[in-house]
Amino acid sequence: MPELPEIESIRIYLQDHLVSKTLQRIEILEQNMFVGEEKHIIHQKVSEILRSGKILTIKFENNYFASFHLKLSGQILYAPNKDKPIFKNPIPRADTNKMPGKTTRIILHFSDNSALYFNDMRKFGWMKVSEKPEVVKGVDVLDANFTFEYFKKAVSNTGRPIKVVLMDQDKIGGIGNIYANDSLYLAKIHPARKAKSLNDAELKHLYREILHAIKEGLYYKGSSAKDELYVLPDGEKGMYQHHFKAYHKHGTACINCGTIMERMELGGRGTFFCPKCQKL
DNA sequence: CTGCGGTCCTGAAGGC
DNA sequence: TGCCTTCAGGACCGCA
Repeated sequence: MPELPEIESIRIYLQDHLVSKTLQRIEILEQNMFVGEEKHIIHQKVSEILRSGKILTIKFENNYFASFHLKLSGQILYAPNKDKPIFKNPIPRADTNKMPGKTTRIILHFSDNSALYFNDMRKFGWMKVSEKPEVVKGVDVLDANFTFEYFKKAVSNTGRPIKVVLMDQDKIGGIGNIYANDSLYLAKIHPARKAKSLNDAELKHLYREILHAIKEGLYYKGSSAKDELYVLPDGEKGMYQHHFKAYHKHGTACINCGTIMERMELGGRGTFFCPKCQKL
């Protein structure tokens, strides 16, 4: 899933490749995925690429913004020359290394003949044009305001399972299923523990491991596992899938103790843990 | 506040 | 071989 490390990897890539380009026109192939008015950003120059949680935003020089949410299956691809938009590898599910592909929903054409393709197999994602960037309510994990004090306050007053709370974007911005499972594994905390039952030492440990997992994900430029569609804007895959600690590890031996990892459901989502290392 | 189920959508996987 | 059903899953919404 595209989570903080995946979106941040895209942001960094676009910050290096898209800034100062002028948007020429927008081609909307899936009307339901687009909100706002094109006219606010047409002929405007890109000034900066922003991110809030899992939301990616292109800022334009006239202070209008185009925000994107990739949800489950979104991809952002960038072809420096759209006359030969050949990516290094076939793009997952787009079944081609040329764009547009059959999952391309919106295309941003730039005046230097480059193009940005917003692909989304499942059509859950969206693009919004507005005078403010879209932001998550919770504090972003990489924000300076994401302190231990904030984390403790945001998390420890609820009886919901800690894993569900970690993924609550109104509390913490950017954590999805992969990094929630891996941080809890690293912190040796069972995902079903009631959040308010965690003591100070456990909360501190978990806080550290969240930063650890997110930063490791970012170091590997995100996760592009078999069933995931995420790739960088040039079509390159992330490598964090080779470093999963718990996510999708059910049925395999725990890398710490050798016990067979298990799967359960929490909040309707697949949850992966070691029954020995992560005691209830 | 909390949880639960439905909704959006499509390809993969499983059953027969 | 091929049709049909089921499932996953981020965010949101209505309901109990």
